[in-house]
Amino acid sequence: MKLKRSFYARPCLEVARDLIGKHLIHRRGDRLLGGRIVEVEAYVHEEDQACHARFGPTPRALTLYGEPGHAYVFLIYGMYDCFNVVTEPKGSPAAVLIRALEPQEDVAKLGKTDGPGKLCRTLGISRTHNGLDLTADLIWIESRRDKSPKVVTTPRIGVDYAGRWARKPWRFLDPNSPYVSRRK
DNA sequence: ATCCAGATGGTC
DNA sequence: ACCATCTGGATA
Repeated sequence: MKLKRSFYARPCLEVARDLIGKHLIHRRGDRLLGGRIVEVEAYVHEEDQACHARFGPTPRALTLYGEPGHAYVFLIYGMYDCFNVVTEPKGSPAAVLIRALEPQEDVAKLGKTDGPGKLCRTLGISRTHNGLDLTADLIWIESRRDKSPKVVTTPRIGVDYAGRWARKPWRFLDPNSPYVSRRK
């Protein structure tokens, strides 16, 4: 069942935890590419010194200030895209980065999905999808009748520059999944 | 197994 | 001058 706008409109940390075990789907032509979400990170408000909204509503960060349930996709290190879902009501900049998927069906044949850059590459998600409404029919997240996964938290990856914000336990993952990205 | 340099370009 | 990454090569 496709997640509705009300799911995304809640506090970012709640949405992040609840996204573990959901399924991200991208309709590519006549195929559905996707997988089970096993790792995410929350980026929460302007005061979070790791969040792209820390400089206010700059051109890049504008999507974060928009309606919940839309995609925020940005370029990192000049060669990879990262896919996020915008959370919380309009005007409250917060988003959840999707970091790893357990690939579904034959998606694994297309590439790896154990990292934010890799999963975008494999699913065919790019900056052209920035601002896309995730309650529509191109890219969406759905819940299935799975047993609810165990969820643990750790600090976020690659944000050591953010001082005390780097130590917030805002990375959520399913510790039983072999598809979480490595690193500590 | 860990360490690390290099690729590559948008953003502030 | 960074940077929410990844790969491949060197080392052990």
